[in-house]
Amino acid sequence: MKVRTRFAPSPTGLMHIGSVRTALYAYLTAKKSTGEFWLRIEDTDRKRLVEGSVEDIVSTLRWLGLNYDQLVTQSDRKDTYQKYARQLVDEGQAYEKDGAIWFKMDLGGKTVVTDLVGERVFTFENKNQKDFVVLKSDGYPTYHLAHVVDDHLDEMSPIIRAPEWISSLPKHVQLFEAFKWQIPQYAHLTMILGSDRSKLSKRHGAKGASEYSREGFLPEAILNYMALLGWTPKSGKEILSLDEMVAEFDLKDTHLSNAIFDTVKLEWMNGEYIRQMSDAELTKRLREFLIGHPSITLKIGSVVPLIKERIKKLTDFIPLTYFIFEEPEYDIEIFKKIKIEAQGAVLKTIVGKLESMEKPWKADNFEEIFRNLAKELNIPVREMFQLIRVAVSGQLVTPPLFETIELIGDRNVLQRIKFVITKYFSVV
RNA sequence: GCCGCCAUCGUCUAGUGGCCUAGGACACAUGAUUCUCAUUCAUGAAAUCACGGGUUCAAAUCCCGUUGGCGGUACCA
Repeated sequence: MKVRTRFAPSPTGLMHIGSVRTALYAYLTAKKSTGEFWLRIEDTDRKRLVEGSVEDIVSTLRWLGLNYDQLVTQSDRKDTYQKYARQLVDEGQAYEKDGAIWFKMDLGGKTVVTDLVGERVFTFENKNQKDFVVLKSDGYPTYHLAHVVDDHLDEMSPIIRAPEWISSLPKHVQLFEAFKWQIPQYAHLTMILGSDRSKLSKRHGAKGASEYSREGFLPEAILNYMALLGWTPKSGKEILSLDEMVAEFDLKDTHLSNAIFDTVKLEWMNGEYIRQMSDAELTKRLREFLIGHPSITLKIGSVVPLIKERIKKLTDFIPLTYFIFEEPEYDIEIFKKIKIEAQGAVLKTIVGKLESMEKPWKADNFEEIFRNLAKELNIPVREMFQLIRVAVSGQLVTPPLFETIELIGDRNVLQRIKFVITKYFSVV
């Protein structure tokens, strides 16, 4: 049987981070059996439309690499839904009331549907059902009619969707039967919850998927993390590419219980991807990411190897390295944390050593020189290095000192240390 | 309320009757490496498998009930 799946968001705001998983599972299911993956815009609720939503959904899917084979929009098919609603009325399976068309539910017997997720079986007593609207008085279909008509016409199966649709199953089954259409296979996913176990929302720090992009998360990491929130590959691998997921994915192995979204683990995974990336690739990503940022120059490439193991998100790059590109701010209090007496005099000695070094400076030479100097002055090596670090960067934490000094260059380094001496230690 | 689903370390999970005195990952703690931070490595703490009954020689695994959580109950999706 041909497999074709779709991701069907309604354009009522930014694409939610939780939807990434729904889209991903639909994509994986399709690609695993060399089927098609479509994007369908469910814009039948005209009142809730939010401008720019479609663009956000489209660009987010592109960013993630979840490429769809076809894009359809429900409002384009208004006539089709009306035709089928009409047909139901003509056949006596629906009726008009208050300008809307209502489907007549059969209240006898049960509805039994086997779901692809965990092969569980949903059973509903039809006596609990009631008639429902299929075509609203504004002429647009409700979700139920649109789902049945679209997924039949587009030959979608399986239907991969959020769990809130489970209780609508009797409606959908009876609609398919009313049209004498084959009922597709269904796969109802679980809910993704926030840390307090309520539905994941902005309150939990969960944002639109595109906002994660802006915060310096990598699409690979987002995809990988979301995939594991409800699915464990048979291989047990934790880090896997889209292609590897396609190879291993199976809706059968998808979980039955809700999962809590954990930003901390997402960040760990993002860092994992950053560390595994080649320097060239990371440089390229940072360049794209930092477009427009004032402190960024062509020097990024040489900084990347120094910070690769120190950042978890692309945004971390800026606070960690800004002092390389521009003059740092100094705070006299920081110097007090360094356990060296007469810091001004020591710094002066350091300047002397630096000035006598051959130019251009090479990182390799610094370590030996300053270790010896520390010994001469009877200062712990660690404190010596910290003093230089703070004098050059204004920070207690930086990328490796000597490589950083080399990057900043002799002129700037000497200028900074001299500035610190005159400003804070007044040694003339 | 009614209907439906779910229930293993804080979190993501492995586990489909014996291999489980429950394994891995994140986070956490300690130690090693180290110029800071990070990385890496080692070690540790962390789950009476929600609870109560069954079934069985044997249950985290099967059955029933309870409790809890979540979803649905719209001319929203």
